[in-house]
This record gives sequence, structure tokens and C-alpha cells, in this order.
Amino acid sequence: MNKKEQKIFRAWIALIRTNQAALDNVEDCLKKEGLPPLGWYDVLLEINRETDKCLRLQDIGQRVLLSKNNVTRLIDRLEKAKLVVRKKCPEDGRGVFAYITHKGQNMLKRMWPIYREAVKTHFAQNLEEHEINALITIYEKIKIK
Amino acid sequence: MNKKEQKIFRAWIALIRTNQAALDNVEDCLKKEGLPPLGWYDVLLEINRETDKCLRLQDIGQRVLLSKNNVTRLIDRLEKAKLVVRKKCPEDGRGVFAYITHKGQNMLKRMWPIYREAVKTHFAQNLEEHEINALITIYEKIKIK
DNA sequence: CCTATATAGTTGCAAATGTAACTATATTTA
DNA sequence: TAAATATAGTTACATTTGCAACTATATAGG
Repeated sequence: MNKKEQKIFRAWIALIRTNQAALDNVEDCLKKEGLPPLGWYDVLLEINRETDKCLRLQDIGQRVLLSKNNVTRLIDRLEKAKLVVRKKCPEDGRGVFAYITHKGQNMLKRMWPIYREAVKTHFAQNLEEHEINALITIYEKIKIK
Repeated sequence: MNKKEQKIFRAWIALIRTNQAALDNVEDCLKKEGLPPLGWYDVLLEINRETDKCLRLQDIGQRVLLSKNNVTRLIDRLEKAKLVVRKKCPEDGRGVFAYITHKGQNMLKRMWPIYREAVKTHFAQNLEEHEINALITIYEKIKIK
């Protein structure tokens, strides 16, 4: 393994461990406040961003990188918690929309301040502008494929 | 949310999604070759780096960021696969060492070329030197706490 | 049109994870 | 030194995930 490869691997491990550590910390913050996990926020936010306030399950999967069976089950939980409702898609008989409910929007509002603080303290704390930029462009490059 | 916060959040999402996408891809590569998951490699590698070829379970947990019950169970699986053996710690009656076996070292050797190629293609492909450096320093800063 | 194939979503089962309780040994402190 | 507290590891139970099979609808090719 040459010098460059060594660096690549250090960076790779860095990515994995950083992500894990930061994610663990942020999840802890939410849990301490009795709030649901980050995955719920992710999905609710994606739906809420849409002007129709709904998304096809397949689109949710693509955005938050979940396999389709896990989308089904996450939406199950969100629906049971009344944060979301399912509706058949009229244009495609196979499709299902998940609509965010008023309660779901409230949940976003409740979670946001905690989430925001947690990310600031456990992730952004010591980061320089150029490191933040680097992360953004790295993602752009990796997700392309 | 001001401009800077917005950037922080884009970077935060970037970190999460990048990690997820790259990890999914690399795990797929290993699975296609009939090899065990990345977590096994991580642990085996940490043990193998030690001159004694063993590590306390608690130390494993700290290095690969696993909670202690999950360390117990991962070592259970590794031991069942004969890649590792447990031995009581003589200095501390509560402690347990996990020793890597010859078979475990072979597994490292088998996994490495696949792992290495996978990381290169799914992670390092389009990355510039300065982005790699950024990831490394970001990790250093985040893990400190 | 009809058959073959692909896509969207769901479900069952096995494996992995989180949480909390539990056992056993160490350490502290009164 | 005895009692209280802390630490290392394991285990039980509930939740979540991964994988493969399954249903239903859509699309493509003959």
C-alpha cells in the first residue's frame, strides 16, 4: 500500500468514524428529549419540502437512502404515530403517496431546535469554513454514480 | 437559519449521505464475494495490529464505536466462525481478551483486496488530495470530545 | 391483443441492534 | 475491613434491519 492509498484509507476510516460518532451523539440528544429518531425527521422534512406535501414511497427511499422494504416499514411507524397518511397514487395503480399531516409538521417544529443545537455542538463546533465546503463537494462527487 | 447555519446543515447531510452511500456500496462488494461484513474486518484489523494479537472487549468497543453489548455479540459471531478466541484476563477478573486466530488473519488477507478495490472505486474515485486531507482533520476535530 | 418482463409496494422470517437488567469482580470510602 | 459504588461483560426482550418471496399494476415485444 503506497502513501496515497494510506491517506485514502485514513480518510475513509475518518468518514465512517466521524459519521458514527456524530450521529450517535445527535441521536442521544433527541432521545433525551423524548423525541423520535433522526430517520423520522429526515423523511418528514423531505415530504414537507414538497409543495404538495406528499412523496411517493420510492422517492423517499431514493432521497434518504433506504431500501424499499424499510421505507414501507418506516412509513408504517410514521402513519401509526399519525405524522403521515398513505394515499393511493391515481396515475399509477402500484404507487403510494405519503402525505405529511399537521401533527407531522408540528413534530418537525418540535424536533428542529434540539436537532439544530445537537448538530452545532457535536458536529460543527470546531469546523472551519473550508472543511464544511469540502464535505459538501465530497458528497456531490460521491453520490454522482 | 442564517447563511452559515445553512452551510453547516448541508455539510451535515452530506456527511450522513456520503457515508451511507459509500458504505452500502462497499458492503455490497464484500457480500458479492461471499465475504463477511465490514464490521468483522474492522475488529479483526484492530486486534491484529496489536503486538499481542489480542484486545480487551472494552477497547474494541472504543475503537470501532460499538456499545458493549454489541461487542459481546460481534465477538460471539467471530468466535463461532473461529476467527477469534476469548481468554479471561489474568490481571482483571472481569475482563476478557479476544485473540485473533490464524484463520482470522487469513480472513483479513482474503477480505483486503476486495475491500481495497471497493473503497477506491466507491469512495476515492473522484477525490482531490485536499478533500482527503479535510476528511482526516475533520475526524480529528470531531472525535476529540 | 397477449404474453413476458419490469416496477411499486408489502410481508415473513432470520439476523442485528438498543435498552435495561443481571452477574461478577474492582475500587472507593467510612 | 465492610459497605457502597463503579466497571466489564453477558443476557433477555423488544425494535429494527436485510433478504427473499409475494401481490398487483405497468410497460415492452411478438
